[in-house]
Amino acid sequence: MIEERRERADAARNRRAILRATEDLLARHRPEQISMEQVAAAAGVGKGTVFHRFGSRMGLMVALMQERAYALEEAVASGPPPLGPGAPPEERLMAFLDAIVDVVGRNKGLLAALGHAATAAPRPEWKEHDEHRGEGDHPVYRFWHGHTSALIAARRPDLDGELLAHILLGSLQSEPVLRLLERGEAPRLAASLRVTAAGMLEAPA
Amino acid sequence: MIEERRERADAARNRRAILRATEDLLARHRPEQISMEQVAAAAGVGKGTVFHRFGSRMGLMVALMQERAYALEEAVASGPPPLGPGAPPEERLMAFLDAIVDVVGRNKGLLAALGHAATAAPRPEWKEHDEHRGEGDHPVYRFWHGHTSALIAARRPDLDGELLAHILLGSLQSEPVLRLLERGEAPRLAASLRVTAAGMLEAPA
DNA sequence: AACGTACTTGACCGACGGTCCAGTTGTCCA
DNA sequence: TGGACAACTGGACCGTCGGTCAAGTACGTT
Repeated sequence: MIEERRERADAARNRRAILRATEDLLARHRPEQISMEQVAAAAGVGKGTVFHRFGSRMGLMVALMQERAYALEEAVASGPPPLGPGAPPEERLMAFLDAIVDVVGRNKGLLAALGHAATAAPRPEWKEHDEHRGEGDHPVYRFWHGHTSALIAARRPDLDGELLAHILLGSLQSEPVLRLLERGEAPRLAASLRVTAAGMLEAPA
Repeated sequence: MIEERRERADAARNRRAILRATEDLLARHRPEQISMEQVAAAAGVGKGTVFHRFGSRMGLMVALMQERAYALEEAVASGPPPLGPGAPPEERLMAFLDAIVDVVGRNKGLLAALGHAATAAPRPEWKEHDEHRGEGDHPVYRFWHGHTSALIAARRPDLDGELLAHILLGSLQSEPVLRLLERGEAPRLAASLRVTAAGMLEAPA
């Protein structure tokens, strides 16, 4: 029924070029001063192409983030323990937090860009086409949150796992923490996150 | 020595009008679609006046936030326990977190606006005049973080109080949590924050 | 009343995110 | 091989926004 037409070769090439260029710029400049025109220029394509492929600034950032987080998603779903299935929940949670800190640490710029891309609604007559309303809505965050809250609930079904997961993950979006990461303090962050998570799981109510 | 010239009457009146207008708009619209021109119009002044008084969008938001958080600052510094001095650290921390959730809950829009105002560097030839580089830098956050981390350190000097405080407070800046607050779930958030904080303080390492 | 200065104003500027459509190019089928 | 169609492309263009500035206004002081 649903004809999934293959992507044209030039389109695929351009998409990769755009993604690469964005990566590059993100690595070299502050995210809020990277314009879509710059991205297009760096990728060697027209601005229209960028928007045709990714819809908006937010779309581009989300696509990039998704690419970056793919390996982790795989490892969690079907890799070896303790990240993958098989280990007890608390060990999986600790391993997962470590892994997330790693991903975030290697992509702080992108994370910041994600958060900064909430500039929507260019046309006032829009209604609900929000699509990407905020940094907490993209698929990557969804997966991270789902997994985290499931692991918490597995150990402590009496607690509000959903909210605790938001608290745990929310810290990774905060400016001061991002700045720490930029200074190479990832291990310090991972340690404190472990302490926090352990406190959640072990507290005897 | 330092002649503190009093603010002119019309200037003071205008500043209050601008602050009030911003409050108003913030209560009625999504923060990212409030422009400085709108603020000026709603306050009944010219756009130039707004910038003359507050320097930038960020400056305006910070000023407003400072006003809102002033009462809490007072209560902590010299109010009655458990918020003020006198109670044991863990009780003070719990009370403080409750109070912050309350303030944030009544100012979610402002918080979001704070986070969204990171659009800086209009002049490329700037160097370090950043002034307000991010949401984590304004005096209100500084105070919140300082107090929180001091209370943590008082109870658990062996832990990384600074970072744990960032984790605790960072959750209040995350989109999903802000959205929860918007749905009136402040008590739920307060409860989970208490659980998290308790876990930090009581974990026997 | 007169004066200096702080304050006010809105036209103006450069930049940005996003749109549009005329022109191009890959792909598929005969 | 060729032709036709849809998908893709580029960049001029649009509306808006944050912020600036120079000229005018009015407060407070003496």
